Amino acid sequence: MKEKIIEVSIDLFGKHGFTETSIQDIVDGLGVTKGTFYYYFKSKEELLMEIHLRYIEDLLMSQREIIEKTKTAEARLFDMVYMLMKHIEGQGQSARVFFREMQHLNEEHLKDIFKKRDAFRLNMNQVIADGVGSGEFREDLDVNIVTLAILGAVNWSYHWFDPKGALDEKAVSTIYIDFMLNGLKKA
Amino acid sequence: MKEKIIEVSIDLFGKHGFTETSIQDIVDGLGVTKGTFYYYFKSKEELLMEIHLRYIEDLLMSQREIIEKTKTAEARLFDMVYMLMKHIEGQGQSARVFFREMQHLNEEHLKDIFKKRDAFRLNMNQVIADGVGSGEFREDLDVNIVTLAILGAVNWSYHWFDPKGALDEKAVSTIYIDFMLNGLKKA
Amino acid sequence: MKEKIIEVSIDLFGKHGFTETSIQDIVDGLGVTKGTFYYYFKSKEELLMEIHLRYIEDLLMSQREIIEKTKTAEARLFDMVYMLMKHIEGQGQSARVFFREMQHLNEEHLKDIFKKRDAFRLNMNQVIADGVGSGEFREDLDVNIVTLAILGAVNWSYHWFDPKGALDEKAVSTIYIDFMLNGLKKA
Amino acid sequence: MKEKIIEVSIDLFGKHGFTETSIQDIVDGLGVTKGTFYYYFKSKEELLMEIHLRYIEDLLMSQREIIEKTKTAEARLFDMVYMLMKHIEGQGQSARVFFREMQHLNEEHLKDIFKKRDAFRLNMNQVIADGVGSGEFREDLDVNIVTLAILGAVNWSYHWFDPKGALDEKAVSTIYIDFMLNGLKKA
DNA sequence: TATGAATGAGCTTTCATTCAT
DNA sequence: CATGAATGAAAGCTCATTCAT
Repeated sequence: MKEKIIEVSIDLFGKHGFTETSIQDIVDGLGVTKGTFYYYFKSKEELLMEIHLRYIEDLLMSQREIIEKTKTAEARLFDMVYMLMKHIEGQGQSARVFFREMQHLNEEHLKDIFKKRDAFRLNMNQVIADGVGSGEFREDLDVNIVTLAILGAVNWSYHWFDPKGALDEKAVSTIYIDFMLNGLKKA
Repeated sequence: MKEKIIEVSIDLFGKHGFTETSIQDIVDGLGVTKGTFYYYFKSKEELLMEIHLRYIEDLLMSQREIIEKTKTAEARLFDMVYMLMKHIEGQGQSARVFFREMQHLNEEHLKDIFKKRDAFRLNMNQVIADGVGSGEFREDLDVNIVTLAILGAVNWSYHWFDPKGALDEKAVSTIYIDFMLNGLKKA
Repeated sequence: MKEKIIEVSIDLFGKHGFTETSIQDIVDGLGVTKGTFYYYFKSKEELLMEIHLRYIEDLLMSQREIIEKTKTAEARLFDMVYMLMKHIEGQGQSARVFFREMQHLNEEHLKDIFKKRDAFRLNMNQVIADGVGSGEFREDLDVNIVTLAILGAVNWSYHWFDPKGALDEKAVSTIYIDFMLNGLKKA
Repeated sequence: MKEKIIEVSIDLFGKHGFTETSIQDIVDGLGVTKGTFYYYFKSKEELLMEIHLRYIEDLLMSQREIIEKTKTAEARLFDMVYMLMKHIEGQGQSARVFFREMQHLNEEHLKDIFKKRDAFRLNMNQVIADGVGSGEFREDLDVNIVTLAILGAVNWSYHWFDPKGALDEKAVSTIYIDFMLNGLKKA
């Protein structure tokens, strides 16, 4: 039941927004009553936190796996971009909720999510710094800014990426990486 | 008074979110009463639309100016990125509201804003396509995707850019453009 | 201007109801502003009172004229019914407002209107009582109740009478009187 | 609770009018809160509709019973007039609300009520037409107009009928019928 | 586990009215 | 005469939350 509540909520939050979705909407979608909701969650905000936690922890785990499996900075970077796009493709509503509704978490929860989100970014930062160290990547670029640019480009995709569109997440990732590694300019 | 209401609202919407800000909060900040608000705006949503319109139309105008003033694709691209960053630096709360609260517009207004936002993107698209045509840019990259990547990276900045941080908007723009034009990879 | 305000108000009150019509609606219909309204009327209620007064005083005057002009009870009765129907035909919205929105007058005004409305009824009562006295009408019917029945039947017509319908106010009045004088039963 | 809300509302709507009665007034009279009201009714208008439906459906049912029980047109007519008066006597506030506040229903609901109200009228129409057919009633009177006159006279009674007055509903009905069947004129 | 009745605080919005200009 | 900005009180309604059963 808890799983079902989360599932329906992600869908509704993604489609209509956190504030626009009432507890009533959620339980109506499940054929239960509000009491049931409050048996599983202390509050609406707690449910939102659970959704956020699952999303970011899933990302962090996938990131750890990538770092274990691949070795070169380029390979790691590609895998991370691809992994992020796969999340947007396969759990688009979750991504929408994660990126868009974060502001509705309470201060404490927000701090927690920020910490994890920052950890993810710093891991990526490290990958790029390693690439600079190993001679794969240029050393005259600000690593922090570049990391933020890459993450920005990829995360922003939840705004427009359409699983049913002409290009799938693999194709988009490949173009992203090509663009980011080699640049737009003609050699 | 209308200007003052918009000003205060941008600030409050940016800080606490559209839904979290009540009309009461807005008028309290101005020392007037709710009736006054409704003398100037038909609804809260109309106010939000006005904020959105001003932001996107300002961007479109600046974009037109850039296209008139500069000629090479590279120069145009730099100016547009810099211009977007300057907006985020100088009107950070407006950017926050524009990118984050758009969902609270009604269907009709949303369509209008989408049209203008798409126009902005297509103009950028054209700049890059022109660069490809003139031989400045690579022809083996999907122009649409690259445009979206660039816009994603820049727009995302509103999440983290701090006017009081170590790097100002000019410095960030310069790194962005260097990264985007030349790529991360060592030549 | 005052006349124009009253005219427009009767129309709007009749069409949408007193409470549903705002001062704004009234002045919009005239192309002036609210200040103008309050220059001519102390309050919305005062305007309503003026409309009521004009209607009932017009009825009372017409009633007096009938009593002066005609002599037999039957003639007077016919003329009064016909006169009421003519008011409903020619000033339908006024009738609607008078019969339907009376409750929105304040206590004092209501008392005044009640007094005049009662005067009208008592005059009709007297006509019938005179008819009984002169032998024109039956003496075994309660005059008060019969008066109320006649007024009820006629006043109620504002609910359904359509000036563009098959029967005009004269035809309806004639049927009314025939029915009321001679009854429904076959002799 | 729903019943209690309806009961109190009829009383308040009858006494002060639909628009003049706030949800707060209703729930104050019951010692509950506004939330409770909206647990049972989607809107104030829905409550009004429920009141109207109950009234007219009660009338229609009573009318059907009369047609089943009695056979002559005269008996049916008397029973219907008496029944209407009994409703005004016993549920005076309901009658007041039904006849006076109908305009506050929304279009769709209004159409529904109009249909039922018209059905009631047409049934009465039929009774009179039958009386004409059977030779009980005159054939030289417009049946539609006579029906409207009778209904007008009876319905109007809600304006003045006082259960504590000198004449009870039976007495009034008897006078009404005598007047309507035999007319005012001396034979 | 689950229900459903009830709460209470807060929300957006309306509107008659005032008044300086 | 007329305007237009501003008020303030109240309205209908929503909704997260509680709790006895």
